[in-house]
Formats: sequence, structure tokens, C-alpha cells
Amino acid sequence: MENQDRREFTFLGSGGGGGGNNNDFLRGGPHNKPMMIKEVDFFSNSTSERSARNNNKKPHDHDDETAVKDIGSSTHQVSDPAGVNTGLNLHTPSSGMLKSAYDQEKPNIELIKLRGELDRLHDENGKLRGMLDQITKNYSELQGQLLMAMQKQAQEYHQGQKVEPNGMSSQRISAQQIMDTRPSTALDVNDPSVSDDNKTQELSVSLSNTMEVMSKERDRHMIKVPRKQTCTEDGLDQSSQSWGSPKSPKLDEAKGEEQAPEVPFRKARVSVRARSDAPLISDGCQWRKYGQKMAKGNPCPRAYYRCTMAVGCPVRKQVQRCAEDKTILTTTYEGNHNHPLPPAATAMANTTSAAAAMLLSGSTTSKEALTSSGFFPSSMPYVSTMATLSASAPFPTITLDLTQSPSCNPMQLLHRIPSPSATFPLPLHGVPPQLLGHPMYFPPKLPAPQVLGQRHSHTSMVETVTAAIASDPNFTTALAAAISTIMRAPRSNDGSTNPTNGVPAGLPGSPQLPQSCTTFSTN
DNA sequence: CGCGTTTGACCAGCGC
DNA sequence: GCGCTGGTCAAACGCG
Repeated sequence: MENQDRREFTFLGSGGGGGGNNNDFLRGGPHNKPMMIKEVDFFSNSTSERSARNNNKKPHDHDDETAVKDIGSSTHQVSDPAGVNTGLNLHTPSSGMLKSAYDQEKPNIELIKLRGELDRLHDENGKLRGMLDQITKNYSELQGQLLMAMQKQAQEYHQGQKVEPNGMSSQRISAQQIMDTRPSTALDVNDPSVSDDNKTQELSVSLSNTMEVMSKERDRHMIKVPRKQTCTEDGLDQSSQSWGSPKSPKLDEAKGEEQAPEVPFRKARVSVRARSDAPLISDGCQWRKYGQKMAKGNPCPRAYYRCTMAVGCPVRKQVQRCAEDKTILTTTYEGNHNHPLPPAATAMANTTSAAAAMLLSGSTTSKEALTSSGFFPSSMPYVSTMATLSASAPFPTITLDLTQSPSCNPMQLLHRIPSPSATFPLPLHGVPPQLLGHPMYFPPKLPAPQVLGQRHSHTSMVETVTAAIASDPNFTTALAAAISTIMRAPRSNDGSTNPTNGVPAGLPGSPQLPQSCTTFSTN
């Protein structure tokens, strides 16, 4: 209660003392009344100001009373030096008609004055809104230009690479869908009545497509060989190669007969390190263990899981405990889901996908860009960019290390293991900020320091990762852009953008398209 | 009986 | 060419 009073008092003080903060008037709600009172008090002495503040607990009562009292005091104090109560006497029936009429006129003048001030502030508010709209508009235009430039660059690049049209066309579409925050007609045709969850998944699809495109572009440069990949299955299972094992007979069959012996096609992996006593982390997806191996240098076996939420889902994951600290569970995801994800899995997929995309977006220039000084700004102290070359991992691996104390940094380690020949002139420079901002669905609160070291619900882990990513200044910027984009997104019929349930209306994507395999949580 | 796990075998890439 | 390693398969097994 006291805090509340103090807060209100502060508000009153700031509004009146400075002649009135315009923003205060924009706040609306119950604070407007005290603000107006303060404006009245501004014309009176400090005694009445204090009086008004003290009476603040009964705003409706003291509102008119204070105004009348202040006017009375300002009018009659000279003629009645003793009359602090002079104004109060105006309410008595003994007052004359002229005096009463005069005193009734006075508040009207003040009211008019206040209304004029209010109108002026409304005008200013309107101007500010106009400026905001203009800025938003400019941003939108710039974003569109960026999209155009990126698409053009991608097109030129792909033409130069002479890639088969099927796959790349779909990827271009994906990229376009990514950048286009408007509703995707092509992707929503499968289900006209797209639920909120589906919308969420659509967004994650877009994000995953971003990774898909980037990964494929990167991999093309890695292997220096045009992919024989056929995206015939209406582009759905184009990610079936994503686990990067052409060795897999089944996957080869799925990809068709053109699976000639070639260099392994790998794509980015997202690895999440977290402390968990549970042998397996549940991330909203259904997994089936298909193998276990003893990895070199680690006494703990590595388990291989395959997503079983849909037939033929190419997503795999590896789970292995850290050799140094067996409480640390490392889960590595690879591949893209070809089915809708449950909300829990979608949320995490979006979050980690954003992290992956954010890092992958930095692989657009050169290997040098991977160094801490090159790619990651100094404002990201938690980003460890030790470019660990790993022969066993000829693909970038984004590791979200959630095992460090979040008091220092929730995402202590966020490094990527680049390809040995990591020169990735990706056509997709950067990631659309509206997609990077997707994980804003979660409360931006940072996890408690002790949370990470214990078993906790997957929700909190999702929040942890989300908070970790959101703590990135760049990500925050992107998040802000995403919010603005969502705000500008076509509203639903009821006029709401539906931001509360975390599903920005009008964002592209389709649950039918492969999704980024980046889901995670602990049991 | 169906489903998931276990586990040995197999295959391919890579380094020497 | 050989061995090592990672990744996958599939039969055996267990469980509800």
C-alpha cells in the first residue's frame, strides 16, 4: 500500500513540477485525474499542492473540492488573509448569488484552460504517433528493400552455382516467406482454419527454412559440389538429408535414385548443454532410440534418437553426457521436422532456431568473421567464439550452453564449430529480425541462478534459453523489430494481432514444411 | 501383440 | 590398405 502511494506521489510530483510531462497524459487510466489535479495545483500555492497530494487517496472527492478550494484561495486570500477556509465557505448556503456565480465561473475557466492543455497534448500525442508511424513505415520499406536485395543476391548466386531449380525455387520461396511477414497464402492453403498453434509452427517453419537455406548454401560451398538433392516431395522432405548421412539407405531411398556417392551433406546442428539428472530430455517431441555408441574420449555412451512424431521425419538427435561433468547433458539436434510440432516443442525450436540462425547469419563473410572480434560484438560477452575446428563435425554446431551460472550469463557459451573450410557467402545475409524475435512469446525473465543446475520443467528451460537469447542486445533489437512487424502485421478479423498467445498473426509458414530441429527441454 | 529399447554388426569417411 | 570412428540397421529382448 505504501509503495502504491509513493508511486502515485512520484507521479504527481513529476507531472506538476516540470510543468507537466506530456507522456503522463498519454498514460490514461486513473492517473489522469491526479494529473489534472496537479495541473490545477500548479496555479496555486504549495499549501494547496500538498493538500491535494494528501487528499490523493480520495481522488473523486478531492478533485472538485481541490479545484474549488484553490480557486477560492487564489481569489480571496488577499481580502481574507486568515481565510484558508475561505474557499470552503463558498459552499455554504449563506454565500451570495453573485459570489457563487463568480466562483462557479472560475472553475469553468480553469476547466477550459485544462481542456485546452489537454487538447494540445493530444495534438502532440497525435504528432508523436504520426512520427512513430512514419518510422515504422520507413522501417518496413527498408526491410522490403533488404529483402529484395537479398533475394536478388541469392538469385544471382544460385544462377551462378547452377543449382537445380526445384530445390532452390522452394528455398527462395522459403526465404521470401521468411522475410514477408504477411500471411502466406501458399502455405496456409493446407489448412484454412489455422489454429494458433499452427501459426506458431508456421513461424518456426519460416525460421527453420531460414536455417535450411543458409545451411544448404553453406554446405554447397563446403562440398563444392552442387547438390543432387531432389526436393520432389513437394519440398517437404527436403530436409531428409539434413542429418547429413547419405549413408543411410532409407534416407537415400527417400531422396531418390540420384543419391550418387558424394561428400556428406551436413547442415547446422544445434546443441544444447544443460544440467539434468534425467537420462533423457523431453522437448515436446517423440523420439525413438535407434542406436547407442561409445564415443571416443567419453565414457558415457552416446544415444541416437529419431523423431517418431511423423513417419519419415528426418530429425535426429544425439544425447550424451559430458565426460567432465556427468550432470551435463548435451543434446544435439539436426534436421528439420516435416510435421507440425506441439507448442512446447515449437517454442523451443523457435528459440534455438533463432540462436542458430543468428549465428549462422554471421557466417556470411569469411572464416575470420567467426572470431570474437569479427562477428560477435563486444556487447556479447557471453558469446564464446572459439572457433574449434572439428574434423568429426564438418558442419557448424551451435551450442547453447545453459550450464553456466546465469547470474553471470545465461548463455555463457554460444559458440559455433565452423567447417574447416568455412567460407559461406550466403545469399541470406542475416536473419529476418521478425523471426529472430519470435521467441518473445516467453516472459523475458532471466532464470534463477539455481534453476539451471536442477531438474525443472521444460517450460522453465525454454524460458531459460529464451532469456539467454533475448539477453543478446542484437537479439533484443531484432525482437523489437519483430514486435513492430507483428504490430504492423495484418490483423485478424477482430482486429487483434493476437500477440498474447505468442502467435503473431499473419506470419508465414506451414506445418507441412520442414521445421528446424531445435527443440529442447529437460524433464 | 505392439511398441520401444538394447546391442552387436555393418557401412562409410577419414587419417596414417 | 588398414584401422579407427561415427552413424545406422535390425534382430533380440523387455515391458505394458
